[in-house]
Amino acid sequence: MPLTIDRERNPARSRAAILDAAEKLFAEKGYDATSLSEVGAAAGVSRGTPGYFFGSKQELYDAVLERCFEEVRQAVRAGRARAMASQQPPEAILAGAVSDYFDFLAARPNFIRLIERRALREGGTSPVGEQLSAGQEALAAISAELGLDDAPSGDAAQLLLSIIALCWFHLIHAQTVAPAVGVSLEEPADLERRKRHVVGLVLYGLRGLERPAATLTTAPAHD
Amino acid sequence: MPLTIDRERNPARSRAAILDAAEKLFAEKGYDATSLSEVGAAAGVSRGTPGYFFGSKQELYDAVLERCFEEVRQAVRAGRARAMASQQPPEAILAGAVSDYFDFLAARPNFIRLIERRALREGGTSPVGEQLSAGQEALAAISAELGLDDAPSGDAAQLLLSIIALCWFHLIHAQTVAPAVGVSLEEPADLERRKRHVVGLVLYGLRGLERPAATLTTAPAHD
DNA sequence: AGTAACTTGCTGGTCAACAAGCAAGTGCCA
DNA sequence: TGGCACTTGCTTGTTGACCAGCAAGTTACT
Repeated sequence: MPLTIDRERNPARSRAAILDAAEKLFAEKGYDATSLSEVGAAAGVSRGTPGYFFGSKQELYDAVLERCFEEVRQAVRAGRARAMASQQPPEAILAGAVSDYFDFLAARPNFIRLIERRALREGGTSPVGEQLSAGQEALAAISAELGLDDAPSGDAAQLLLSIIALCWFHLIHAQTVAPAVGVSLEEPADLERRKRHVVGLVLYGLRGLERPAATLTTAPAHD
Repeated sequence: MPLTIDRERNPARSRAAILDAAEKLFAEKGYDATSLSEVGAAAGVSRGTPGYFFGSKQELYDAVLERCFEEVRQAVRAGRARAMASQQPPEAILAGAVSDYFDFLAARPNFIRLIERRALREGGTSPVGEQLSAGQEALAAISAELGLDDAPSGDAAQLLLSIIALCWFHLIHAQTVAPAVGVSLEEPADLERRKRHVVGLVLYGLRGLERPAATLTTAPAHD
């Protein structure tokens, strides 16, 4: 193993460093505002190295996204296995899953911002492969565990989308919408409080889905 | 009135046209990817006119945002007045308000994308004045109408944030997350179905808030 | 009324800055 | 010697800011 200090040639290391730096910069500043020079500098390589390894800026971006989605799919798979192995009642499993997902997203600001930016960059792009399989796995898990309708746009899918929305939105808008409506998210205790609210909302919503004959006095909107 | 066709000088008209074009382009493509030349072309004026009226690109962007927030505040005010005038029970009022807000956002793709992009552009920016007053008005309305705790980060604020999240998220991720979890939002009927789900979820959640002693078997997360 | 002085709305040329991509290097190791 | 892992120089294109200029009013003054 001939290596002097740290400045040896190590393509795998360089590649990973570039990927890490690009993920951070793309997430924080967006695609257009990030230059390959910046990525190189943040990765500790020269201006041209990102291009050398990934061909073009667009391909680097794609590689960053792919790696992110793969991580999510792994997490969904692990969470599902754990939920199926546990012997708790469905409600408790759902509560645990929502709580875990809430924490999972909160711990990955880069990921959220990347996906969010991607959704904004021309909404006409369909979900990428990894994203789709992660979603399908989560849908299968939730419908099987809770005995809900797993048809397209059915109860399980709607509930899953709501869970994602509730665990997601406040992370993007923590500095804007949340304080505007009087929700603070600065301290860990604030986040915990938000989490309890979200879990509670989902559980009560689930009860509503299980008893669909309940009297919901949905007044027709005036339009 | 010496004017031949339509090419007369009209600063108010030019200003508004530039603002309209900039709103559309900033919402669709983002700040960086939009050039002042494009804005000028879309507004039917020359390349230099946006800069002439607004000084700099950043100031044009600020002006666009300010106009948007003002519109929202007007809408919140009107909705609140209508809700207070109606003589329906609180649950029906809430259902109507959520339904209206759902439709309000769905009808304003520019607005949503602008706010979303703003939240991503350096999360360190606090809510702008108009945004804050709109949020405070909505909070006051919801806590008064439903008799909920209106303290900072209290029940009313949490519920309001959840309502916004639920009415908002699917519009940003209609092409990505939603199809990945099996929710279609292509047809108006799909949107209607989503709306019913959201309204139902909020109403059941409200019942949970009103009976806080309910047995919520929130299993502690395994971490 | 007429005209000269001035302001305002708007245009298009120019320029410095910077980015992406390519190609020609440079040094290291097998 | 050859190929791999980079770096550096350069080209080309784009963008925002600035500026000079012009034409359509508008005001002031005779």
